[in-house]
Amino acid sequence: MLDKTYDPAEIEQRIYENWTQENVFACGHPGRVKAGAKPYCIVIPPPNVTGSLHMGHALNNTIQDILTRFERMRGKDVLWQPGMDHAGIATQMVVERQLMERQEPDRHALGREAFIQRIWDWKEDSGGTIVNQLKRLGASCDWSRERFTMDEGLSQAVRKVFVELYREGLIYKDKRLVNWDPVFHTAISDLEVETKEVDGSMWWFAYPLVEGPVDGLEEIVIATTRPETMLGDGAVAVHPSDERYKNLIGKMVRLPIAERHIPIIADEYPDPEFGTGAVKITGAHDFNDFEVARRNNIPLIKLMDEQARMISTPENHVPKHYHEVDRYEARKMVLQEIEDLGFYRGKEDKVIAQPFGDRSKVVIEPMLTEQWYVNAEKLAQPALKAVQDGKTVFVPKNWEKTYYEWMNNIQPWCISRQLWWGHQIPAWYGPDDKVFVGFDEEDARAQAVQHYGKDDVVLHRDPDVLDTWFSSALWPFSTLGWPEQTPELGRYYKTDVLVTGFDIIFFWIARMMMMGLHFMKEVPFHTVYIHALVRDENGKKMSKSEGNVLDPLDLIQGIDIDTLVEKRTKGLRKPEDAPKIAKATRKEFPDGIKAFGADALRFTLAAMAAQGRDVKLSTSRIEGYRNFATKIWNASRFSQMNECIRVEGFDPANVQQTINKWIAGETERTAKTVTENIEAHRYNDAANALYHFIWHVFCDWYLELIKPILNEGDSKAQSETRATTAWALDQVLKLLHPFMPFLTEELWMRLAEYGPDRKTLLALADWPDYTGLINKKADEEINWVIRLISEVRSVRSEMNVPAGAKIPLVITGANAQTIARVECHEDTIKRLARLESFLLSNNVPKGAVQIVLDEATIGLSLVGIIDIEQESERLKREIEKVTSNIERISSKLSNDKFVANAPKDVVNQEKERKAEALHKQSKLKGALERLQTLN
RNA sequence: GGGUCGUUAGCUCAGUUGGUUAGAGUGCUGCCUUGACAUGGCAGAGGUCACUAGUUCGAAUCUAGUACGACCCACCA
Repeated sequence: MLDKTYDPAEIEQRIYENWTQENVFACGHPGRVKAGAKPYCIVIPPPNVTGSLHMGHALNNTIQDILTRFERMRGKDVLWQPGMDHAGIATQMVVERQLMERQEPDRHALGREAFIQRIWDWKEDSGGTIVNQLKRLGASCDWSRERFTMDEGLSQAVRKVFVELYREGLIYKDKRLVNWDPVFHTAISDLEVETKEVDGSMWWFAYPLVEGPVDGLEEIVIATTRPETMLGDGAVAVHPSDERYKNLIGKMVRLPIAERHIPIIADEYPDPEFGTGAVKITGAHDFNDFEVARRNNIPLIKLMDEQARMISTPENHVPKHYHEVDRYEARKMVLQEIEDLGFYRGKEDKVIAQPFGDRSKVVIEPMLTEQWYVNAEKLAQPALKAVQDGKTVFVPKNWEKTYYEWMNNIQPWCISRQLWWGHQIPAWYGPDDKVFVGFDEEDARAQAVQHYGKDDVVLHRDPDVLDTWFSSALWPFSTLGWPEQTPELGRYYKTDVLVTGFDIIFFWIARMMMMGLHFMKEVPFHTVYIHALVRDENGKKMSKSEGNVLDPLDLIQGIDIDTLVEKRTKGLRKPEDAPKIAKATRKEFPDGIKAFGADALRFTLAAMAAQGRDVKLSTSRIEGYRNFATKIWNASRFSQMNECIRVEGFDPANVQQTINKWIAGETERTAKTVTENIEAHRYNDAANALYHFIWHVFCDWYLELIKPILNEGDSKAQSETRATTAWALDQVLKLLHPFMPFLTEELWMRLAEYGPDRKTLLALADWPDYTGLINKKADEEINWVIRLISEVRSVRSEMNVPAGAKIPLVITGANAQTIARVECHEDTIKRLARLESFLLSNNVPKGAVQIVLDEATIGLSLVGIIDIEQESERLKREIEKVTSNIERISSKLSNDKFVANAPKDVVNQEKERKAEALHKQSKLKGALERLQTLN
C-alpha cells in the first residue's frame, strides 16, 4: 500500500538508476528501439565544466527533457546528446584561483604543460558536478555518448575546421585594435564586452600652437574622458566644415608632457556640436580614433602593456616616470601635470558609456595587437538565407529579426585568446615568422620544408588558443563524430530542435548556423526554441550580488535557512551587502526552503514557460505543484485501495457505463491537447491542461462520481469501473511523464504490483493516442449531473445549510431523459449533494428552495431553515441576471448589421442562447410565483 | 541613436487566427477532519483588460498615438 504522502527524496535517485540500468536513454539501442523508428535528436547546450546548475539550466533542460521523453514515448529513436564545454577563461580562472588559495606556484612558475595537466586533474576531481545535477533534475540524456569540447575527437574537428577555413581565406591574421582584458591578459570578442553607463568626467586640455597664434588662437582645446591616453596622441582632428578651426588645419600643436609636435587634421569624424569640436586622436587606444588615424596616416602609439600599465616605447613617447604605472594612476598624474603646466581648461562630470569584460568586470582597454580572425561576413550569408528560407525556424518567430539584425551587421570574429586552456591554434612560424597552418606539426613542417627548401627548419607554434565558442560552434556535428563519417552523423544530423535562451543567439546559434552550413552543407537544426530568462519573483535577474539566487537543487532537496543565508552571502563582490541580503533572505524564507522534489520544480518551470516572456519564479507556485504531485499520489492510493486493477486487453471504446464513457472521452481530449501543445512548444498550455484534467476532472469528479458504484454497484458495473479507473490512471501517468518523470515512473511501477506485469518502464511506454472515445451523449449526461450537484451545493452554501444536514430533494417538470438520468445517477447525486431523499413529483413542496435546471425545477425542502424573504430575493436576483442577459442578446440580434455580417454560426448561437435564457426566465418566474403563493 | 517586448484579479501569470458573462495558480472570506488526499474538500468575494483615438455588426485581441516599465544592439571624444 502506498504511503499517505509522496516523498520525492526517497524515490528520485532510485528511479534514475533504474532508467540507467535499463538503457532507457540510449539512442539506437537494439533492445528497445523499434526497427524503422525515426530518429529524433537534440544536442544539449553544453554547460561549462566549471558550472553548477542554476535556474536557467533547470528551465532549459526541463524543456529538452519534456521533448525527448515525449518523442521517446512516441516511438522515435531519440538521442539527447550531452556534454560539457571546456570554458576557456572560466576554467583557467578557477584553477588559477585554486593555486593561489593553496599558496602553490602560479601558472607561470608551473609552465604551460604542467598547468594544463593541473586543469585536467581539476576536471577529474571537481569538474562536471553539473552532470550529476542534471541527473537529479531527471535529464534523459544518452550519457554513454557524453562529450567534452577538449576531447581528442572534438579537438580534431576544431583543427580541421581551422585549417580548412584558413585555406579558403576565411581565417586570417590581422593587426588592429581588439578588446583587451587587462585582468586575463587576453583579447576578447565584441560579444564578451558589456557596455555600461558609469559616472565619469570629461576634461578640457589646451594644446598650444607651435608656430604662434592663428586667427587670434594660441591653442586648440580638446575634450577627453581618458586623459592618460594623451601621451599617445598622434593628431588633433577637427571637422572640415568647422569655421572656427578652418585655418588651423595643417598646423602643428605641441603635446604637453610628451613634448612632441602633432598635426591638426581635418576629418569627418569630429562632431562640431560636441565638446570643443576638436578631438585628440589616440589611434592605438580608441576604436574611433583608430579609424581616423588609418584614414589620415597618423602613427599609432601603443602606450600600455598587457596589464594596462604604461610602457616605454622605442621612440620614447612616454616619459620615464610613467613607466609601469597603472592607467588610472597615470590619469591622475597627467591631470596634475597638465594643471601644473597651465594647460588645464576645465572639467565636466557626466555619465559615460564604458566597456567592461563580461567575466573580469574590469574596464576593457582597446589595444593594438595581432590576432586571428574569422571572416564572419562571408560565412553569415548562407546562415542568413537559411533562416529567411525557413530551413531553420525560430520559436517564437520574432527572434528571427534579432538574428537578421546581427547577421547583417556582423563584424570580423576575433578567435585567438592569450590563454593556455583551450584548443591551441594549429599554426607554426618559421624563422622569418612566416606562418604555416596545418592539421598538426608534421603537416606544418612539410609546408615549411617546401617553402624554405631545406629540412632543418626550426618552427615554433602559435601559443594562443581559440575562443571557446569556436569549438561550441561545431557542437551539433563534432559530437556526432565529424570529421569521421560515423553512422550517428548520418542518422542524427541535422538535429531537430535546439533549446536555448536568447542571450546566446549571437554567441552560439549564429555560429553553429555558419559552421554547420559551411561544413555539413545543411542547417544544424530545423527549429530553434528560444525560452525566456528565469528571474526572481520580483522580476529581477537572479544574480549573486543581488543575493536573490534560487538554486534549483535547494528547491529539489530543501535547505535550512542558516545554510541558505550562508550560501547567499559568501564570497560577495561587495561584502558590505551581506547583512542586507541575509535579512531579506530570512524574511523571504523564515523556515528555509522545503524539499519540493524535481518533479514539482520541473512542472513549475513548464507551466510558467509561456512563449516570449520571462519566467518569474515564485516558491508558492512550486509549493502548489508539489501539492499537485501529492494529489496524484493519493488518487493512485485511492485506486489501489479500491482494487482498480488493470485488465489485460481492456478497451476503453467498449465500456458500457456512462461515467466510464465520459472519462474515456475526457482522457482522449486531454491527450490531444497535451500532444498538440508540446508539438507547438506551448509547454505552459500542455502543463495547465494536465493540471486541470487530473485535479479538476479526474479527481474532483470522476473519482467522486464512481464511489457509489465501487461501494454498492452491481458487480458488472464495478469491475468495468475498476478497469476504467486503472486505465485512465495509466493514461494520466503517461501524459504527465515528460513533465514529472520520477513520480509517474514510481507510480507506474508501484501500481504494477496490483495487475498484469508492465511490459516496459513508463519512460518507454506508448504515448496515448486515441480517437473515437468522445461520446456526446455521455458528456451531456455527466455534465448534467455535475451541474445539478453544483447547483445544489451552491444553494446549500448560500442558505447556510449545515454541511452535515441531509435534505430531501424533489424534481418537478422533468422530461423522460431527465427521469432516466435521475434513476441512473440517484446514488451519486445523493451522496455528493448530501441529500436525504430524491423524489420525482408534480408539485414543488412547501418551504422549498427552487433551482431551475433546463426543463426541470428542483426543489430543496428546507422547512424550518428557509427564509422566504431571502429566497425570494435570491430568485429575483437570478431573474434579473437572466433578464439582462436576454436584453443584451436581443439588442445584438435586432442589429441588422450584426445579423447580416456575423457568421451564421455566431448568429445561430446567439439565437439559441436567447431561447435558453427566455426559457430559464419563465421557469424562474414560475418558481418565484410558487414561493409567494405556497408559503 | 536603433531595435524588441511588456502593462489583464491583492500577488505571479494565461488568454493561437477579433465572436458566450475575460481564465489559472497563489493569497483572501465562510463552512467542513465525509473511509484517497488538511500538501485536502465545498462554496464565495475580487478585474473600466495602462490611457486616448480609430477600424469593425462586434476589440483584452487589429491600427495609430500617449504614459510608464523591461531588455538587446550601437564608437560620440
